[in-house]
Amino acid sequence: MTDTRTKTPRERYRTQVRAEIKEHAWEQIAAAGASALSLNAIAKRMGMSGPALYRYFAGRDELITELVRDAYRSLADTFRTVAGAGAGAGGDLAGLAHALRAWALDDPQRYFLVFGTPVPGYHAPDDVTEIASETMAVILDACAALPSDRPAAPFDAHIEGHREWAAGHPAAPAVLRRALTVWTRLHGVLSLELAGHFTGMAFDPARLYAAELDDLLER
Amino acid sequence: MTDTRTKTPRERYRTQVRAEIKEHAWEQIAAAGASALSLNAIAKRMGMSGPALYRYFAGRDELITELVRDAYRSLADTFRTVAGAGAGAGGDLAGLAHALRAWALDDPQRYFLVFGTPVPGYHAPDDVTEIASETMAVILDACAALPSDRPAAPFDAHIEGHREWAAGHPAAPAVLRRALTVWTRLHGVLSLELAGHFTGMAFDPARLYAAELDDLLER
DNA sequence: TGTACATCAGTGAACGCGCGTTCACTGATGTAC
DNA sequence: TGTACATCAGTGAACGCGCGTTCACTGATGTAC
Repeated sequence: MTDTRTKTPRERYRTQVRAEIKEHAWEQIAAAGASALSLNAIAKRMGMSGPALYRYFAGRDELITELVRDAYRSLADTFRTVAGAGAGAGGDLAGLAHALRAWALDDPQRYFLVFGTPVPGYHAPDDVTEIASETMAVILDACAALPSDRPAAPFDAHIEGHREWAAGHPAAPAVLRRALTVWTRLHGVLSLELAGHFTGMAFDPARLYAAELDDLLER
Repeated sequence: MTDTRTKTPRERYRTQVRAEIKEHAWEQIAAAGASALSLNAIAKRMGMSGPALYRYFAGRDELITELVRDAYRSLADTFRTVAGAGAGAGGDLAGLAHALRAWALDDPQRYFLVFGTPVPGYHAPDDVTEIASETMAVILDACAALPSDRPAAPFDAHIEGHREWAAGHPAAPAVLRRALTVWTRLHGVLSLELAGHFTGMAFDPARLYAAELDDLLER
């Protein structure tokens, strides 16, 4: 990493082409899913020959890793922006939930890349778990700000003993539980909606999502 | 369909080989996911040449269709068996929930084939929605048997106007809502667990699942 | 029971395809004196 | 400012692979008289 602080034109060009490759990769993923990602196909669409991409990525795996990282990063940034706006109390959690849904609908395949069926031969790099815990921290904050008149559940005792994932967040067990259920319940509705499991049923998924959010806010 | 009622030896052999092909297909899916399913690879494992499989399936798509159908069928059968045992009231729903989890853990890729990220180029046949609504009917029955002291939600009015998916089941809106949340909440926990999103966190997913079930039973 | 015929499972060769990846090379862009 | 050199983006050919699928064919199994 010989960093000369000021970017040379070549460096500028490199990062630009890298970004363009990733854009085409996202388009391809949006069209046919992550398992259909092909370096040659991307190169063809960019009007380049296949091997040219190896100047920018060591191989297919590194490209996917980069995309996964970007997806997590994007969600974490979205969350931090919403949390930074600071509506306070229930407003925060509601804002996060709506931001999550908007983020998911904006690019369903990106959502699936992060939260969906694992990509067959691929294993995520370590640092994404760090970014993931960033998003969890934001949810924890929002949950901690809510009035906690929930009745204690048997699960509270268990989660109290396994709170390492909260990364030192000083939250009561009931808050940890609420944060987890926020995650699983919103994901439950979202993933089924994005996978098309509600298409046969005529109701509006947004309203079911809102109903689940209400339930999470009220108790 | 010239049906001679009694099975000829050839018919017997055909159905047996078909079943064996499907078994190998499931093994392959369990190992690398549905998008990696390959007819040639199956043939090789069976000690046959690739084209031989075309005696039994018109092509890759027909095989996948058959597997999807079998998966739905299997879940519907599991549900009906549990419901048939008839524990009554909350016991039914609890039994269904545990059966669902066992069914999912038994073969995660089968669960993903049904409820996970849609297989890229593939579109499910029509009759699976029928089988899917069979499983929903069982859930609806179990929910209808529960005491319904839940407060009305805004969503109830909406779902009342879109109850076609319940296939004529005479359930109150609150029951329809409960059935939907049973589905989405259990799926929320299960899919994240199967995708490995809890592995970093030390808590026991089974307990979170149980906690969600308790919440669904209590109100 | 025995023979002639029809059915059908399975083979091997072949087609065209796209994939990831390597390699030696060309030509343009930037750098040093 | 001008020239010699180094850097590096991109090409085209090639490798080996596995895929789905077709086709003409062989050989075994079942059927009809």
